[in-house]
Amino acid sequence: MLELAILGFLHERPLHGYDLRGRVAALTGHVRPIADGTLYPAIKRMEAKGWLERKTQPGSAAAPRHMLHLRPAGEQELLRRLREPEELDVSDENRWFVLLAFLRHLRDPEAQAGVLRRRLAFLELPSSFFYEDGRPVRAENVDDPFRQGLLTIARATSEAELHWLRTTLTDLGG
Amino acid sequence: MLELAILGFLHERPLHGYDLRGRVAALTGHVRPIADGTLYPAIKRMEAKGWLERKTQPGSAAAPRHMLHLRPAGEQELLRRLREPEELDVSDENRWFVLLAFLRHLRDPEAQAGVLRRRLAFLELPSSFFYEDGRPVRAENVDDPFRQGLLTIARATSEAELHWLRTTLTDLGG
DNA sequence: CCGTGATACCTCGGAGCCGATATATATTGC
DNA sequence: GCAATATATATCGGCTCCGAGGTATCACGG
Repeated sequence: MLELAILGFLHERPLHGYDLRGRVAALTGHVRPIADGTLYPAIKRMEAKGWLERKTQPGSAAAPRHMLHLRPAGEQELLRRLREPEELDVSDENRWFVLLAFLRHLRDPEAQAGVLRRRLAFLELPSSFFYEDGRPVRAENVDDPFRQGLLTIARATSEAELHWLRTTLTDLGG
Repeated sequence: MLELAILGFLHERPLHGYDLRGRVAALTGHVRPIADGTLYPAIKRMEAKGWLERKTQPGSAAAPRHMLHLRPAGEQELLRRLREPEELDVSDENRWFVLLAFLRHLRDPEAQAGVLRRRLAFLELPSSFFYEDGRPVRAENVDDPFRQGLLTIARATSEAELHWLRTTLTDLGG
């Protein structure tokens, strides 16, 4: 998730780590900002894979800045991840949101529509039930008010997204 | 997250690992079911902490079942986690959903209301903006349609939950 | 002059989870 | 009779992430 965000931001312009830190936090919005112990190792990892290049700029600020540039292999990786995402999965909304935030980098509208269609397929999948007091209970028949709330919220989310997906797909000519 | 679910389920009745596996998957609904390599180590961990006790039942099924019983320390841990949750954080919806699914185990309505109030406080926090082409842009002024979609979905979710929280708090007499 | 906070980077240990792999029996369908 | 599927448990390596800690410099207010 973090790697996708880094690739996306660096596709727009070279940045240094501390700047990335703020942008990633802003991107994920309310989400807890990523820790330094997450960010800097990620940068190192991605450098080692040849996706990033570091160009040190002395002076300017308090500490020396290591400007990070996206290398061609990094751009390829970004486009690959946007095209063939493993982040469509409903299990982690944040992953999908980060993907969505950078989907425009996939210039081709048809490719973009393809991603949305695959997300749609995931969302249109079943179906929920609970185990209440040991027996499976259909969502409609759930007794507990807190679980009813859970379902209400989940449904509202899913409906909002389905609606958006369908209208956007129409706009894209999909 | 998994630990909370296990504690919650075992608070209802003793279960064996394979059963838990199915229930956790059903609980989180559409979410990718947890891997065996996640579940069984978690059980071991929780046993070691004294929260769980294993009672082997030979015979019945194909393989011998290890029935898991919640020990008093486990119940205390469950109630503690429900009362003083670290899962209110908006960053991981699943954590919050799992908490909600077991909030009824905290019998006291005032304690339940307290949890909802704290969640409310998190949701009512700011405020989102993006970095678009290098500059911070307020959510209202975001240009990219995919990011607009992201905001639409996030807002719908948050509004649905806020509405539910407020009406439920009224019901609870909070 | 000193403390605080922002800027800027880094490392280490540990937690939690995943995928792959292994093992073995019972049931169901062909 | 045999293959697939369900039941049931477990381990291993690897990955991402977090929290805590460490190192500097610079700007600003008291």
